Amino acid sequence: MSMRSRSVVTIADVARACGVGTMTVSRVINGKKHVSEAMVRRVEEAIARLNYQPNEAARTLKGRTSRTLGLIVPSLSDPFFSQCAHAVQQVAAEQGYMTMLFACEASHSVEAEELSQMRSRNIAGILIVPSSENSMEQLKELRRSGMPVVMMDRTIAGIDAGEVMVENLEGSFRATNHLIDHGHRRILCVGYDREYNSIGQRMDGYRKAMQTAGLQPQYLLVKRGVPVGPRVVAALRAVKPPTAIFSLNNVTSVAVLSALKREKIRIPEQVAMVGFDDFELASLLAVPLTAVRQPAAELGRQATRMLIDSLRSGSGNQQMSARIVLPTELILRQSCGCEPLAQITPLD
Amino acid sequence: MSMRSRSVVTIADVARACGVGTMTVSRVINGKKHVSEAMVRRVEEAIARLNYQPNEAARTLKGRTSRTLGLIVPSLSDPFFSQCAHAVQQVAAEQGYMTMLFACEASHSVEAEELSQMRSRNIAGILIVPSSENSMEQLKELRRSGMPVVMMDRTIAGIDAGEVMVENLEGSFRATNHLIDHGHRRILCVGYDREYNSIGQRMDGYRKAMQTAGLQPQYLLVKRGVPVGPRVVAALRAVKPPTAIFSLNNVTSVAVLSALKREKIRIPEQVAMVGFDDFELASLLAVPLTAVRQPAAELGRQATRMLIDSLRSGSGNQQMSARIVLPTELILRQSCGCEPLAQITPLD
DNA sequence: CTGAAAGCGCTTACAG
DNA sequence: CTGAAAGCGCTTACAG
Repeated sequence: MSMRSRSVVTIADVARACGVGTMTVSRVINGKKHVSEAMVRRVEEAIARLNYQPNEAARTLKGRTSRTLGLIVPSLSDPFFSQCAHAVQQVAAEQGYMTMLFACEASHSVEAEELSQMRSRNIAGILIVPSSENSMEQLKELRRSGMPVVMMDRTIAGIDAGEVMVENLEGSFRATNHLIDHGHRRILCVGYDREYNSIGQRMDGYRKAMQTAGLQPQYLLVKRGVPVGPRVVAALRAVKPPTAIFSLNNVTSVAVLSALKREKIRIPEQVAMVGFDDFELASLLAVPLTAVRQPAAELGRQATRMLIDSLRSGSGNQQMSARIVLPTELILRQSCGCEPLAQITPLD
Repeated sequence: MSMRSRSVVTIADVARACGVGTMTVSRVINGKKHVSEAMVRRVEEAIARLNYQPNEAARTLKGRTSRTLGLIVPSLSDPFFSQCAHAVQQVAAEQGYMTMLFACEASHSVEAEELSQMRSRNIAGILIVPSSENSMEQLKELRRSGMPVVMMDRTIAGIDAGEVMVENLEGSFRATNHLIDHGHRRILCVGYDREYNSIGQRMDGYRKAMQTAGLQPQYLLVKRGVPVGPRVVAALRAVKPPTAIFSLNNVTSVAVLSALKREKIRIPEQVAMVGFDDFELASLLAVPLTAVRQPAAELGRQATRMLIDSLRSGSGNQQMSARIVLPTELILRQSCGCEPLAQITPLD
């Protein structure tokens, strides 16, 4: 690796420059008391002059844990997760923590690899949007060894970790009721998978609303990777077609919207639509989408605070039973059948 | 920090379990030769049984540089950057590197802090979408101390670093020409800032096209943070209003689109539009946006490869003059005035 | 093919 | 208030 001379300045150099022991320099760096004012100034001057930067690896090696948080999200291309990640990073930075961010692509082998990387890098704590039951064992073991963990957006049962969720059931319930209020009786619930409890809760909210109204729930669920668009179109061409669609997440909403556009099926005249998960451009679409807005940034913020709190209280080995559930909000636009000017709420 | 017992298993434990020296275990881990097959098996079995994970901090401390790449982007909420970041992470992971991802929020103080964090964490190399001239000094110093650096999307002069850019000038030239071909003579170039060379190149492409056609360039540039929407609307209400708009990036495009919608100004009838930077929902908008597509993922991929190459060749202390420029593509939709069915190209 | 020793840069008790 | 010594977990020469 050639003769890298990077970060040549060590604590010993600073100590030498001041004619003191390394201990004294260390104390100054770490803001410890028991150092005379004059000495503090002398050392700080030398640190500045030599442009000394403590070597984090060495600190970590002693302290056993670095001031770094690990964050695992399924993907960075989903704006929901990127907003969330963004918030995590901000709060962490404010509190003096760095964030190592990983996208696992919803693959459990990638997720597993990342978790093991985190362990070997002495991460202080983990924030995760869990993607796979398969990583559960690893997460459990991490918890057992005292690593604080907070799950966000969705959770996996049987893991003693902090949880920050969103009111999935309530949001879906309200969204579905809104469609029912518009007079719809055959409402199709469309989504990509039921493997996460967040999605499960959304389905429950939909079902509850339908049953409360004496209506028959109807589902169109496909495996991840299978295009929903064509299936939805087919469903709309059946004998007694649904007159409205409730979509379980933004990826599905976009897919459905694309398919409807391709087939020139008009919204809300031929089929009304409400989606779970709002996004920036929802109000600029051909038909502005009525959607359940989730507080993505707030989710990240709260989760980060929870994790840092448990780090500070040193409760790594204790139970991490904290649980926060954040409210969702139904943003009315036109895809549900509301009047164009009823309420134009751009995201942001 | 209570009695954390994390990662108790060390190389010494494994060595003891096998009745060998730590050196032998180290050799097995690092895939070194000079170890007997039988020994390799014995050690690997012990590693698996004890669930041993090498401590990265200790390795780093010895090797002076960790197998971690630092990535700084202005923001994660801009899909262009998040796609880019995503690609970086994938390529890095394939090559056995982790990525530390930071969003600097286009603030040079944040950027500076992140750069200094990277140094103290023995990052192997840096990938950066530079946000501020102010961090230039720091970047230069990092280079001087042998840290490989690759700038992507935009570059700052005077820094000896690898560069991966996009054909900004060519893309803008083609986009502007397309509007001219539609018969427009008064085309307004709208954007948020000219502080980056990428934006400068786009403006140059626009100007070149205008001048070549014997037309007068017209600019509407506002400082970051100042809303462009109202200004554009005002410009459209002037005496000889522009009949077309060329927007310099996606943030601006969305802002303009919102303003036009709010004012019920029809596209492309009242004003045509082409934007630099394509995005997923561009084809589902009320008026599908004609846009210059940049290869975001490819940008990240190439930059990462360039960085890792220079890491491998140990050329940290040498010149890093590699430079790659990737092509852009004009995606025709309807906002420019093309026929609805001319070419419907959804992103992805 | 295998191992004992030294040291990476820092901090943690322990003395003065 | 200040410092010398030991050690965190690993790898790098150097021997055998």
